[in-house]
Amino acid sequence: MKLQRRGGLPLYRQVEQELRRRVEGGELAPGSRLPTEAALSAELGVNRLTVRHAFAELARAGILHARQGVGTFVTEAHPATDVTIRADEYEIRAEGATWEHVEIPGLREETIGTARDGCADARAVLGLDGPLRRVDTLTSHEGRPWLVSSYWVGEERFPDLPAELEVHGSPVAALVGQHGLVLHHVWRSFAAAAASVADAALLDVAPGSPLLVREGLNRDADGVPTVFVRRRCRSDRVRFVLRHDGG
Amino acid sequence: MKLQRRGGLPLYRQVEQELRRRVEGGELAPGSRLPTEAALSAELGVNRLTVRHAFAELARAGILHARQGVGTFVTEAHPATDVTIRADEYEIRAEGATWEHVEIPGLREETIGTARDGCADARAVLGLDGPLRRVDTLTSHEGRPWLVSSYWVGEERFPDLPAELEVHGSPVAALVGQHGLVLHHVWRSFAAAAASVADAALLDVAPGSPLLVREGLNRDADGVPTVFVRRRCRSDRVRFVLRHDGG
DNA sequence: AAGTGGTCTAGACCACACC
DNA sequence: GTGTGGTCTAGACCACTTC
Repeated sequence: MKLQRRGGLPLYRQVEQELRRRVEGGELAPGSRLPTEAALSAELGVNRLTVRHAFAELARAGILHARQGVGTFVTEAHPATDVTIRADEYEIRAEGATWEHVEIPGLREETIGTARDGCADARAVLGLDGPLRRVDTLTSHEGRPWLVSSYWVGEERFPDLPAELEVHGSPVAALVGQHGLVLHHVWRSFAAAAASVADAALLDVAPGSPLLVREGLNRDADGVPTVFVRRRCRSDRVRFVLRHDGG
Repeated sequence: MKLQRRGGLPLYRQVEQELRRRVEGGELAPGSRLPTEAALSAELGVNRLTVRHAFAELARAGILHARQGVGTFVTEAHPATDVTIRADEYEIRAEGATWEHVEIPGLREETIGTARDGCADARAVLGLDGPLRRVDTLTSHEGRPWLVSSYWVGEERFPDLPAELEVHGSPVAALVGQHGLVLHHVWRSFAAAAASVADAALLDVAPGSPLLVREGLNRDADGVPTVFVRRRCRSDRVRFVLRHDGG
């Protein structure tokens, strides 16, 4: 088959459509390897860069994923796990397999770094002038990365947090376990953003892939803003659901 | 300045960093036009395609936007409008400037098309075997596109919906106004996805840009699933906030 | 060593906006 | 017409995985 630019549709869009057709039609099964870029380039009669352009679009759409030195594969579409959220106020727990009040066996959050950091957004919502500490974590389910989180807390209030992370693993566990804090949600927000290079590497997606961004502010029992968190989530693996059926 | 590939960082990443630096440092002001691709290519000593690669990444990140025949501009970052949502059940209203119970003057939803459509997701959540009707709308605020929505309803239950859209403008307004329906939320979900070519054109973003996807199922007063909606939202213009402070 | 995807170049032509 | 971004090509070399 030779593609050519007839009307308005660019060649790389035609390649994209052709590949979507093959995937949806079952010609390319989930998990299978696609023809190499050079092979498709020859087959379709277009330049290899044109094929790559189409591949990149499909990778961002979550349909393909490339592995350097190995090949390009059709992504196997496992349905995302629903995480149910509730608006009625409740205490935040830090038990291992529980998240947003859902029991999810195999879920694990690990600290991947911490630093003094003066993010303006965090400073504003926490209402703090002093130094802030940021803790970054990676949450995975059965070894598959689900989301990365950044937590900000006032450093003057929790000066020993870095050491406590060694014991408790995650920052919320440290705050709850070490300091006996009772945390509540003040608000949670939902947005979307392109994956940074760093987040993309942690989450095993292409840089620029769409991520769900879930921010939140937590207060302690006295109503003092205590933790600001920004999560970047792989939307193909975890989905947030707000239920209204009283469940 | 001549960029060259020293260590591991690809040239287009270096160009990206350099431009981020100029934007964050105020050297390139919001709304201003960047140097042309050819000019930057010459200045940095790299190929024009390498500059384009960097531009594309920054466009997806929402930092730049290109206008064919005109130039590439630094995006002016207006803070997104917060749309507060509540989990406690309530009636869905279809008044002009109200959305998710927030009064937003200048907000307008217009129908852009309708078709018979058998989306499997919609059929599953609505629990219908018969034909479905899809209605697509564009919601804008003061002329700026905020989000596109697709609504699915059972065609057998609402056979005259296309004609009613002419009168009421939007599908929810038609269902509430013409049929006197009382709609309630069953659930709402949040995810992220890359913009399709069609959505990108409607929302005036680059194809592949990250969008917030807000799905929802609505029931009537008898508890019968009635409307399934999938919204694709520009996250730089509208943000969903779940408040827990009793507001 | 061989084969894959990742990066980069030079050059060309096209589509579009503006003058 | 001029200048901008959008598309496409041919060719080269690099980085990585696998054999």
